[in-house]
Amino acid sequence: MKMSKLFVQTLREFPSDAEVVSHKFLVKAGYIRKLTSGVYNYLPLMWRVLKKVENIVREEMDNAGAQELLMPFVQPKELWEESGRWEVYGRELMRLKDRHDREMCLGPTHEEIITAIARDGLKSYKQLPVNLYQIQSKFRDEVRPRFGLLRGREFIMKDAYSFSTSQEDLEKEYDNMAKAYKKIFDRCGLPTKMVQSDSGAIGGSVSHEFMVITDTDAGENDVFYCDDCDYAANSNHAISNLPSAKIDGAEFGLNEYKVVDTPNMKTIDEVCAFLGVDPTVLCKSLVYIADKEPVIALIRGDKQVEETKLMNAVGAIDIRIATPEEIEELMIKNGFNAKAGFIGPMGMKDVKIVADNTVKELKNFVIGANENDKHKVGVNLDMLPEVQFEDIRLVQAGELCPQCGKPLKVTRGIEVGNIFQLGTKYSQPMNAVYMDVDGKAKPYIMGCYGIGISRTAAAAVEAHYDDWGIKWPISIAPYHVVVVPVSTKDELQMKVAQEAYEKLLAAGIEAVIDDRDERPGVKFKDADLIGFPFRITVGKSIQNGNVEFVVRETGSKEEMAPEKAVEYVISHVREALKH
RNA sequence: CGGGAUGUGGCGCAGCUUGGUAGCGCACCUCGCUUGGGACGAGGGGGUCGCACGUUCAAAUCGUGUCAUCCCGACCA
Repeated sequence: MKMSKLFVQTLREFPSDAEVVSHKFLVKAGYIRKLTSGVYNYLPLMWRVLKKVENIVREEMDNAGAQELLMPFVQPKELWEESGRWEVYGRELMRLKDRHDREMCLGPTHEEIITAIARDGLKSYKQLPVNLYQIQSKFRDEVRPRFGLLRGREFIMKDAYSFSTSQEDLEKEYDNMAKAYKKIFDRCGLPTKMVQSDSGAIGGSVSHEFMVITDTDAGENDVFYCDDCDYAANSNHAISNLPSAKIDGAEFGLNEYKVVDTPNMKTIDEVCAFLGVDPTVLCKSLVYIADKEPVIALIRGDKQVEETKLMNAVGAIDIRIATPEEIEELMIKNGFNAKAGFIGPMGMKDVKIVADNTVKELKNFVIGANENDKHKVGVNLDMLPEVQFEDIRLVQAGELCPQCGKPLKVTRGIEVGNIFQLGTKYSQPMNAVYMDVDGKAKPYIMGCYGIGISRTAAAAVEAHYDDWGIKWPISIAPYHVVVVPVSTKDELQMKVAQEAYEKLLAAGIEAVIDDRDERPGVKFKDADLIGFPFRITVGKSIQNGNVEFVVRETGSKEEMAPEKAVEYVISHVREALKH
């Protein structure tokens, strides 16, 4: 490809609306252009990258025994009503009507469609197991699209769905997919962690996410992991053992139940300082609104509530912290009249109470008195109304690994893929069944497996860049090498550059020759920004028979004969593309 | 959906307070000069100032409304 003809417009400055590095560089280097919020044009360079990611995914999925198909982007309401998700999916589902006023939606995911396909085509246990996948644009009307390609509304996704006759077979396929995913991300040059996670709106029981760990703040998930064993989990699912702590109020002299004055002490810190106790003997009461119903969450004073866990504990699909007004309203409903900061569980009858397991251990603890400027001390569990014990605690770094007991660490991660064991969540309500050996109709045991293609490409930028631009891994770079004649007016330079370029092409290397009549600085800046893994510069030293061979990743520069530079590129690229 | 901000050629911005008919840098076109890290000079093209209504002799500028975009919080590949 001639640089003069390549459809790319590099910018001198970052776009003003970009925050994270992948967004900034992909726009500045001319890979993408925003069309509207969360929707991007993939320009030729980007499309080459995306096709490479797709092809890696396709090869590994095919190797793993899955079969590719393509489902429609527009889907009818009826199927979504069968699964029950038309009602629960929410505003993220982009709904529209056709000319006959029939309701449709843009596909945010394809469980409904694939399940309908399966029940038409997979009638017998003899046909199972099967894994079907597609690579396609998805649309989710995100409340807040951001971070460029990392959280678009329209994005490219690989989604796979497996159909099995037993949990054992499902688990086998689940492991098979986990292995394929590892290979895929390795081939894309992305170090990932496979972490346990909540299964969220898609549903099901077991699920894992593949996280790219980067030092940029583009990661939207906290991942807790252990250096000493393989434990790793999303914060919405992580568990830990706690180091020992003072959890008996008697250690602070609170061995007797009484109501004490705590004037204006509303926060945990204020109360602890005033009473002279550690927060570990407090029992915090937090009020949440779960699907419009108030819920009181109890947790030890030094710990935080993990909202996803709480949401799952009460079986809600939406949860938020209550406002002070809502809290006071709840107290009035239960016969109390106090400010929000003094709410406590004692005497609460007309509300659901979920207590974290940390509360189970507490003795002679402190709670709000449901009375202004007062707390109760020396409280024990038998004095509280009936509560539901659950793990609703947000893990903190330094707590102990549930597998090996070593301290856990935390890091940010970008979720590029996930795998779910769905079970019969879709096959059951949609009556998607096969005939088993015993002649009985049974619902498929399903799994689903997603990879964000466009997100993976953006995550690669987050993981590989420097001040000057992108440093693509060779496997997904739009081109492998750029040949730069310093002066296009110099006949010798042009001749050598042209020859090198043609040899590279002949060897199957994806090469660009920068034939623009620009000053060298411009060409070098563009080369670094766009992120060609290799550069061959043909300049003055060609008079001594040398060109410069530059490796983008390391920045190393070396003078050598043109033939040798060409050989280097060919061998490096071939080596990198082996798998 | 709550909170904050911004809309002026392709990109980045100034002008708005104090209304007078739009400007700068980059990019683009032409010519000259230059060629190892975003040169320089001369000339040129491109914007009904997000949109609508209003105030006014006159609106990018003032008022009202509306739309869009971005940032901070709850969802997700």
